[in-house]
Amino acid sequence: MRIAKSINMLLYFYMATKTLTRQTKMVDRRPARAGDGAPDARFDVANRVFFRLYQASNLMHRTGTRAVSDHGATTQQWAVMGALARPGASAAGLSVKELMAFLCVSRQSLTLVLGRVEGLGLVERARLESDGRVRRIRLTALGRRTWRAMLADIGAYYTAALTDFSPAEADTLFRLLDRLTKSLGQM
Amino acid sequence: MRIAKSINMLLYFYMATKTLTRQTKMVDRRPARAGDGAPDARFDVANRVFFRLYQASNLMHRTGTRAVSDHGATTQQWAVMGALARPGASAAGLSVKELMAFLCVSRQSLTLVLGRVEGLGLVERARLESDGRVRRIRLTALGRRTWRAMLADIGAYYTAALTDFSPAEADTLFRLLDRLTKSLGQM
DNA sequence: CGCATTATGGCAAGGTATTGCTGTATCCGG
DNA sequence: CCGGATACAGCAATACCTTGCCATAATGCG
Repeated sequence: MRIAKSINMLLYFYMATKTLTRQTKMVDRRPARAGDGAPDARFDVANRVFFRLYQASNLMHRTGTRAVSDHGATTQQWAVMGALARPGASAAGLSVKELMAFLCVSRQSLTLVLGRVEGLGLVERARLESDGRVRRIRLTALGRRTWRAMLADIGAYYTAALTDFSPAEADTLFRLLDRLTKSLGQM
Repeated sequence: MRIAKSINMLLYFYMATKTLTRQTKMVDRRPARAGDGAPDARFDVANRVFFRLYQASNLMHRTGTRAVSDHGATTQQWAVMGALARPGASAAGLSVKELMAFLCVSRQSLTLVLGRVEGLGLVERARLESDGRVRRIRLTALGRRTWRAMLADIGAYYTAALTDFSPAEADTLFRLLDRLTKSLGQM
């Protein structure tokens, strides 16, 4: 059964990848058998979803970092600063653990990014008085100013990236990505 | 005008990030004003789209690499091997330039991954006879066997990740991500 | 034919993702 | 009170993302 499944999968991957070859050229084309519910078609579509996620993420970091490069920031620093700029976070700050959960990154990855933005004077890390293990991360005054200055470039980037999307489409994309994030977060 | 736009944006970012704070807890909640077409609501939704893209990508790499870890592979190696296993690519191989375009990664990033999988004996790199600058990248026999063995784990991963998605939803997600990838690829 | 320009791929440097492990702080039960 | 278990954050190692730059190969024009 497992062997038959693998062979079956391989056969349909053959057909899927043939379609993917065409997708490489960014030709707008419907998948051959969308919505028929057969397990093999599901593999096919899933493969495309995850491959596009990979591609889109690579391009987001490349283009997004360019968009905020005048501020000397990267997309990851943008995400950290955005999280800290929220009104619920700006006064009390956030712990490393809270930021990790919010950004879906590992502690060590976050520690590196925080080290960088702290070095740039954009955030401060202070030991919490009530618990000596915890670090409270907050934007500095420079960080807040930098963040505000970044918002115009961020807005321009969003406009350019989603120029062909209707509001309903952008909302659908958000909602589907939200559900995917939840699902992956539980695996 | 630009200043007014920035202040306007900041005000609505305030409201958006308040919603994002709730989203952190993965509570399923509709955006407050989806679809009304106002520029500030667009910033709001765009912000969520890109943040979810960031989160989903982080989790995909984390969970996906675990899914293929028995084969000693990472998600990026999976993507490279998948590209090379396609029938259009398997005999003649692909050049570095073709792989770069397909995966939406930089040459240097790809060179690193290729170096790794070549070291594992999964791919071979040969100079093309007709053009001495070009490298032809192909799966080895071991690479092909490893790829086939990986497909069962890949299928199981897809099933787990998209278990709550209908075929139509998965297809919609693919199509929207496809359009986003195209858009970002042109920026 | 020769030279300037363009194309291809890889080294170098820097930033960010993961897991494994460790030191310090806190909590809870005996 | 004390010790074992748990929580928090950061160092170490590895893998992958970017841009800048360079050596070699190929092309096109005068």
